[in-house]
Amino acid sequence: MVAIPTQKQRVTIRTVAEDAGVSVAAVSKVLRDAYGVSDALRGRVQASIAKLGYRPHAAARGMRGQTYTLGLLMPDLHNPFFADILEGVNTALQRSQYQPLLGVSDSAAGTELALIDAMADRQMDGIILIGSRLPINELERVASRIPIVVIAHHPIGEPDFDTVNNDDRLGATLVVQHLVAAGFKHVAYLSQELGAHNSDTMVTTQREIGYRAAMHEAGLSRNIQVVHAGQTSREAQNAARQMLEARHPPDAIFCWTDFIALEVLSVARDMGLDVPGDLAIVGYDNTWYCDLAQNALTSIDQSGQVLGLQAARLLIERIKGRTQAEHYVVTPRLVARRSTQPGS
Amino acid sequence: MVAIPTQKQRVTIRTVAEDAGVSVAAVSKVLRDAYGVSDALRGRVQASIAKLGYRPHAAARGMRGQTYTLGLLMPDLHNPFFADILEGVNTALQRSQYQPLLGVSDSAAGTELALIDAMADRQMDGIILIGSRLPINELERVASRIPIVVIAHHPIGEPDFDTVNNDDRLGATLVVQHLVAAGFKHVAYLSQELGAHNSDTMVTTQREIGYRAAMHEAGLSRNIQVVHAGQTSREAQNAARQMLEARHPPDAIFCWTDFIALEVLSVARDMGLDVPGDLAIVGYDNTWYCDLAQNALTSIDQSGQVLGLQAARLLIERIKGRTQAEHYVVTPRLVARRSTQPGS
DNA sequence: GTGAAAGCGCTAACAC
DNA sequence: GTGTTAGCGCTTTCAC
Repeated sequence: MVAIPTQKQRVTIRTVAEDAGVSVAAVSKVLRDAYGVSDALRGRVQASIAKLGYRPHAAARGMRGQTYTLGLLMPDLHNPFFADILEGVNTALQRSQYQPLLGVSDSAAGTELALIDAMADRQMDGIILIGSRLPINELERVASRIPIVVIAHHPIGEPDFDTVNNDDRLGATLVVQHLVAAGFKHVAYLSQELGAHNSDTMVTTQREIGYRAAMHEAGLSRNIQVVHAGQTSREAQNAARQMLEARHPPDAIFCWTDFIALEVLSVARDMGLDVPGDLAIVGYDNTWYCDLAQNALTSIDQSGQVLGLQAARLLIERIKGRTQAEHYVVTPRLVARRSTQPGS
Repeated sequence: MVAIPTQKQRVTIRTVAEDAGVSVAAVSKVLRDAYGVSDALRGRVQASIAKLGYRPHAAARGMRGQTYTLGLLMPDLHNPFFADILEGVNTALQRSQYQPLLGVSDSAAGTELALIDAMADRQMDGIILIGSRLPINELERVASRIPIVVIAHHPIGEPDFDTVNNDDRLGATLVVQHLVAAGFKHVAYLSQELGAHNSDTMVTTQREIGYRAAMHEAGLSRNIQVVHAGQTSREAQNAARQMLEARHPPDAIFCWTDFIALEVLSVARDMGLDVPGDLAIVGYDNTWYCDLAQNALTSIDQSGQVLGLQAARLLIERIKGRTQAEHYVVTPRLVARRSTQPGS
């Protein structure tokens, strides 16, 4: 056979080993910062790696050890709150070998499971689940296969995985207290449509608990009104319209997330209502558009960046071997804007 | 050695082969719909796969053939336009074996290259690049390593990769024509800050070309004003404020993307300007919040879903072997709302 | 139409 | 401290 001028050969761990005059095992150890390599050897290997532009082949790594890839599962891409979380994750992973890769489930439990499987098939070292719709036993099952950290899903009992949350009950309490202090009495809570698996693990349920307790505390138990609506524009707007056209409409609506609040604001505009004169509106997540003058939406800041950062930190700890579950909780804070402040 | 009750063994292609009473090669062929398997054998294998709940190990596949994973690279997660594109991609991949995995570059060319490398290391079969900041020669280099399709990056010359775009010049033309017809004469264009690699490949540049031509066409050459601003809230608002506080402010601002338009709207509100009485505002992408009553933003719909769908289709064709470049172009359409219609 | 077997690039025992 | 080597689960010739 004549030697055909072969197209550039892939640089493998073997190429590096030859170039540095060491064994493949030595190179592998350097790559993983494993125990038992001299500084001299490490130096030579690193020089060769740089010289040859070697990059580890993730699939090959995945066959034996880690892929240094973390899955990040989001419910959707329309809510900018998830962008904040991603920023936090990126910050945490900055100077590590880990690379996050995103999947989007479209808020469907079926798709979510399929994506988890897909990520497990692809040998992700761990997964961060954001706002999961899965029931707790399903999550336990997943956790037994692959390390997971769950954001925005409250631990009930002692689940076998880490969780990262803001204190949703407190968040809701802050909202009610703020509204009551501003003189509003008929505060309604516009929550998410309940799936088959409604439970206390859901952030919206926690917020409802906080809302009810705070209303009670304020002596407004009789004014408690909770409405559940879907995520689409139409569903949210219909729900808002129905509430506002009722015989005794609320004078304030607390929405479980900002973009629902924007839909409510839109309906209020359409109906010729003055915000906050006729109706106060509060959101949750304090996403960027709350600040726009046309929205000026009071909202609860739960610091998505911190949530993401902590989740990434916990996940890596898990991957490195921790088995004891940890539960991190952020304290939310209310950011007041014109939508609840008649004066401004 | 005593047989320890071993923990559940992974179901591999070998397990399936044994169960079905065939060879591993046969199973592999069934998995990939490869040529040369009888229907009977295929049936038996598929039954065993279902029975055992076998799932192919992506890393192992990646070592020899495909991983059936497509990378989707986005500039950021704040602009909901990218969510539309993802929906289109998902639709196209619905009933295929391919799974999309997302990366977010934060609009930085450096991060973008790093992510492309990361995806290549992870043996993605191909990558869809959305709104890439990379110069064309860099893209060519990437394309020679791995199949790519580029969304929102115009082909100049005959690049060696597929592109999917809307007709940005036409989109800008539609905007100017619409505004002129409504009586606006001082139409300014608020564009993106130019990076080091400004070029005709960028969608904002194409829109600028269309804008200039249309203004000229309308006999308004003297009123042409182009401003470049960064993506942050502060930068966008500062730029808008400067434009509007000038001696001869524009009576209409065409923004290169919706969320910049929302910032301009916010500034207008703050300054006490009436929209559209004192100032008309137009965005691009027709994202969901254009419809909200508080925004009512006229925008250009470039149909992100179609862009995503076509990109996925083209990428799979590429992966399957096509080498001739294709360039798909969507015709944009203007969606008029209150922000440009004094009457309504 | 079907199966045996080589080998993809890496990690981790284990030997030296 | 360093090197040798056996596989990980799959795809893909190449015999049969």
